Amino acid sequence: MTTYITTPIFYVNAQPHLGHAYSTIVADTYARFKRLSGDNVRFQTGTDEHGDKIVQAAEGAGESPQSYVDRISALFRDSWPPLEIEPDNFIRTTDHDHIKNVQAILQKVHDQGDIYFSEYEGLYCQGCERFLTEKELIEGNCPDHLKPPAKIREQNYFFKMGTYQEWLIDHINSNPDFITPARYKNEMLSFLSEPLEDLCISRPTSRLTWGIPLPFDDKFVTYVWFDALINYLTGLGYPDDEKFATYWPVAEHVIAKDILKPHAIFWPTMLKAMGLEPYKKLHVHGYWNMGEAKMSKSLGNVVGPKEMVEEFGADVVRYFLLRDMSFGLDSSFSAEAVVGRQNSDLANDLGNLFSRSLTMVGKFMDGRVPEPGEPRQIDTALAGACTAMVETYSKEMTDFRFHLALQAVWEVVGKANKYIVENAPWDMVKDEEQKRHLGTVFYYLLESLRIIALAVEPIMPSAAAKMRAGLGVDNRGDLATLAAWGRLAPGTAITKPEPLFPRMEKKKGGQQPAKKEKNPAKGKEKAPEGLITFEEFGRVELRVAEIIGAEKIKKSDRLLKLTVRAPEERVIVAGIAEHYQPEDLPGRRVIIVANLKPAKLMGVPSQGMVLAAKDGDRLVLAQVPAEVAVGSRVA
RNA sequence: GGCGAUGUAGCUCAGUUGGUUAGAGCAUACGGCUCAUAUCCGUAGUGUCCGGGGUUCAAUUCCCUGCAUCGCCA
Repeated sequence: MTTYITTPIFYVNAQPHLGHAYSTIVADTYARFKRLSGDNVRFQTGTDEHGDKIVQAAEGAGESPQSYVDRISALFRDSWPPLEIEPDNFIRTTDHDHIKNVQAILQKVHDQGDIYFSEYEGLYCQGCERFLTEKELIEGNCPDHLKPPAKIREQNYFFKMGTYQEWLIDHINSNPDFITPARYKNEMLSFLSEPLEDLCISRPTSRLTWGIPLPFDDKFVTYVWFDALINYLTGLGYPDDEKFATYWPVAEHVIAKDILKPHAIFWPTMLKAMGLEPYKKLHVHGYWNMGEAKMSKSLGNVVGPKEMVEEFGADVVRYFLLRDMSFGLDSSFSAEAVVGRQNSDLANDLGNLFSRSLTMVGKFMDGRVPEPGEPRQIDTALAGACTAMVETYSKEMTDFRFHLALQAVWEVVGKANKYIVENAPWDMVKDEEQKRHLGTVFYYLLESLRIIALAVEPIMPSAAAKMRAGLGVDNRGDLATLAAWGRLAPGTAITKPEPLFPRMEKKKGGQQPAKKEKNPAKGKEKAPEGLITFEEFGRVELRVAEIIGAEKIKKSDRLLKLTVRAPEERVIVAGIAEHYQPEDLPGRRVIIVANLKPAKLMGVPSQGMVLAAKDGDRLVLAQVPAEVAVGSRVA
């Protein structure tokens, strides 16, 4: 069997974050699982480096687009090894081969008549340097520049996507696993129930030069998807390399839900137009929220892969992300949740099981794998559980239900712990009659651990390697062979390693919901009506912020749009327009609620609120002196 | 505005093709063991299964409606 698994190529206008890491860990885990299953596997990731946002970001950073994309692309590439992610190929859309082949494909599709030249009329904002959709406008204005966009005409090239609509609907219906999980398939089918518009695939060089020139018209560059999606082909050396012939028809793409439409609609129709088979499967996952809030730069709650590895280590991060998210749904990330998984699942259940088993083999079995005797019911039950687990595990891994795969493994971990208690080897040793079962007990225990290590390998490569080393086994061979019961050779020397996973303290000052109450009853007490507990108050995060900008919101008498530093920059809409003039506000230090759920007011997203006192008809901002540092907590 | 999804124990979720006591993990309390990373095993709970209405001998499960959250579309 052959497997080609990809992540999206990540857009380099921002640094890598948790979401990128998740997609890539999923793809890596799947690649490792397929390799373990004996497949010929290729795993590709990379970066998307063209377009106007890149030019803007480069300008903002004061460097050329090329040096900017080189720098950020390297950030992505370097994020993966610490997470034990090992792609076979890292593609960049600025690679020469990619550019050359994108042009060849454009030429081909153009030659056969699926690309045409046409005029487009749209709402263009000078400030944003882009077209806006009706939907984005607020009261007819650009939301960022508060000016009406100009209606302008622009000529561009279009891809006749609509030609392939019926074919695509049919393909999705006759291949139920083409888009998974099913909710996303349904979403796309519903989208396809309306006629497809053709896809604009160019930008005039008068507006954008940082892109791949169209081969048939050098006054235009390729726009976004016709450049980006094709990476999945050019990364295989399309059209001539034999890698293409080997890996293309089996391609599986991992994406987050935000780029569902390009992958589920644009990409298959593009492939069809090129005369190629569509990919095999699209695996769509949800978002990681930070606690309650969405992850966003302006909220300053973006977690980078680097910090996560430094704090928890690759194995724990990988385990947590795969175990805690139901693939396809959104999930929430918090340091507390990671520590919880690490302590209970990893340290207590698996780590301690491994540790206690090897210690006893050292103590009671002379540090060698014993010869098993005649198994009793309790022994064969454990072996049966392992075999059943491998089957469930394989199925769930294949279907991208990683949390269920891991759940199945941990059921066996639990059974093994129980097996120890039920046998109580420390008592067996003392009883001549019982003693003869001891070898069987430890053989079955060690075999279970060997099989658990095997299952855990794609998710936690380091921990699995430690377990293998301790058990004195290797992982050469495929899953079906290795998972067979009884491969562990009696007489093999066992060496107890350092603990697999350390226990972590529940951590971190500030946000921490206070450690255990001395009087536990008190913690649960509900506050009398009308009062809140200290803990409830503690959830409100008040901070000092400096107003750095203020403007009126059109059509609103009461609202001002404030830009503040807290210390990160954020926008807060405040109902103080009747009491303060915008020009009087910059420089003032006020108190804001920093962890208020973001909301839209008159179409303007607001991240927090400003405290003010209401004195009759007057409204007075709660201010603090300038010597108080911006960002200070107020309590 | 249209379409759809979700709403179950303190938390994260599973489940019920309608039928006696609605489940798992975590968290909590108590008990047991001592090989182990103060770990493991056992026991104990609590739920208007979002609100309202309907169908039915019987609804958390089906239907309608409302509310909340989220997604897609316009």
